[in-house]
Amino acid sequence: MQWSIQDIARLSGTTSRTLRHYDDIGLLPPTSIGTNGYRYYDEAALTRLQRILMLRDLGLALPAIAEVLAGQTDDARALVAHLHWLEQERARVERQIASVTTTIRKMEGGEQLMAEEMLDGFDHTVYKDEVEERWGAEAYAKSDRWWRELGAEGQAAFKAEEAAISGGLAAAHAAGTPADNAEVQALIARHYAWVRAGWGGTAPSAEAYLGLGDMYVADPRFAKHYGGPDGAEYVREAMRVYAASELA
Amino acid sequence: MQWSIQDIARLSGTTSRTLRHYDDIGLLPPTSIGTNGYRYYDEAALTRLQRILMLRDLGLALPAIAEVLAGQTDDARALVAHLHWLEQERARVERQIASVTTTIRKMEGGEQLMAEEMLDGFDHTVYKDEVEERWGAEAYAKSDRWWRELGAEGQAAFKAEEAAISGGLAAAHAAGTPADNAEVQALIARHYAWVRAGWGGTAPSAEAYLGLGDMYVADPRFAKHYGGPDGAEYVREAMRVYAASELA
DNA sequence: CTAGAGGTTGACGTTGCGTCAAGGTCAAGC
DNA sequence: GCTTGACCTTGACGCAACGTCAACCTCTAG
Repeated sequence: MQWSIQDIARLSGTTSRTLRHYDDIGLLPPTSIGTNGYRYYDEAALTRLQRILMLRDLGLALPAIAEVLAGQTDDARALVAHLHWLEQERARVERQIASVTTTIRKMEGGEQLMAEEMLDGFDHTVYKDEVEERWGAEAYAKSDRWWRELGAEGQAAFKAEEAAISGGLAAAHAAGTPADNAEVQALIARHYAWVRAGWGGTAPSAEAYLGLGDMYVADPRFAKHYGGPDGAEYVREAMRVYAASELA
Repeated sequence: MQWSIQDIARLSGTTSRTLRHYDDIGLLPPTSIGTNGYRYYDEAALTRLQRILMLRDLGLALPAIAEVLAGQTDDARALVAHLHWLEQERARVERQIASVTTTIRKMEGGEQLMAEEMLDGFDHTVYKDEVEERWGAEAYAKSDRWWRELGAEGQAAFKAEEAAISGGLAAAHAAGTPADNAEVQALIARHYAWVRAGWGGTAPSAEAYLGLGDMYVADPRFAKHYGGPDGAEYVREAMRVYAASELA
């Protein structure tokens, strides 16, 4: 069985340009090339491509992937090395966050700005009453327990994930990106996963998820967090699209 | 008061290439340009440069810095925006760390490997953390690229050279040869050349080289490699002598 | 036969400079 | 006046991993 470049691009969820690039750098030459110059790939190539994409998604650089595929480097060893690099990256980013935060704090008006734009909306105990009212005291207790067990690092990651999502949504909204845009929906997918994590792993039903969207619009604290009423409505709309297509 | 490009490069701790680049992109045009085409800068330019470098160190992109300096964007607001971006970065890195860790754990032997933390004193990735911590992730990336480009043969030669040097030093230490002995110093000269090669040809300064010696003593992995704490101290002492006489 | 979908090979853009290359300028010593 | 060496200039490539035209050929269905 042979496939054209577009075929495997679709099968593997990448683009033909990427495949051409991989051919150029010798990472994935096509199985055969027609007299017309067309690239054709077989199952073996597809398998190889899938390994490449998996490693790429883990963040490995293409030359490192090439080594692993060539058998020069052991998979596990390459990943452990990569893990070290990632940890260094995290440390670097965290150091920068610390210095930027310090700098902002030292500037007049900076503290104010920071507080307005990001810090509130984040003490999870603020939501205690709403959670209990909507989903019961038991639900809150469970969520609270889960939160404490996360540990400082897990909590930071959880907050950071939310910051990333809402930041991305705010940018999309500002850019006028439609709510059903693929990237926006990818952010919503992350948001859904984030909410589910906050629910202790229980997947929210479409109804519950939509209710959350309504709350974002209705509650000024949430609305503000998503960049005002407009932003919150935008997020709700994106959540609606997601629920309709993914949670039906 | 006017300074040449090299002068302010030194005064501000950057390079003339960077200054030319800032001129090219209009971020920092020189105060005046001589009939010979030379760039000259005054105190105002120096001040502006220092603000640029401060913001750059906080991680802001050059166009963002340009906006701040042009007064188009408020400093605090730009930093808050940058903080958002940094948090997204952290979230991204944390997600990758999570998936890489999971992947390693699912592989046979992976867990083991991770636990061992790569004790083999000769996988060059062992040096990764030290390199990144002391000289930055970029320095490591460069070194890593160089390493891969060496090819299997070059890598073997590199390892062999190190083995020869450390073997020779261990023997000298065991024999009670003083650290300032000529043969020992010849070995250190080879060691220095070896380090420089690992640096992609950049000659380490006396300070950097001495820091490396300290690291050998402080880090048990290195110490072990040089035959325990005593051996590492011996090597450091020999490096000190070398630095004093050759790198002064 | 024609339209439209899909294929090809360039080649530029992205980020912030490092690193040659080829060649002019300037101050100092002979 | 000449040489030397330090310093200056303007290009231009390199890096990571493709996205995005551009210009042009090929295949397939109606």
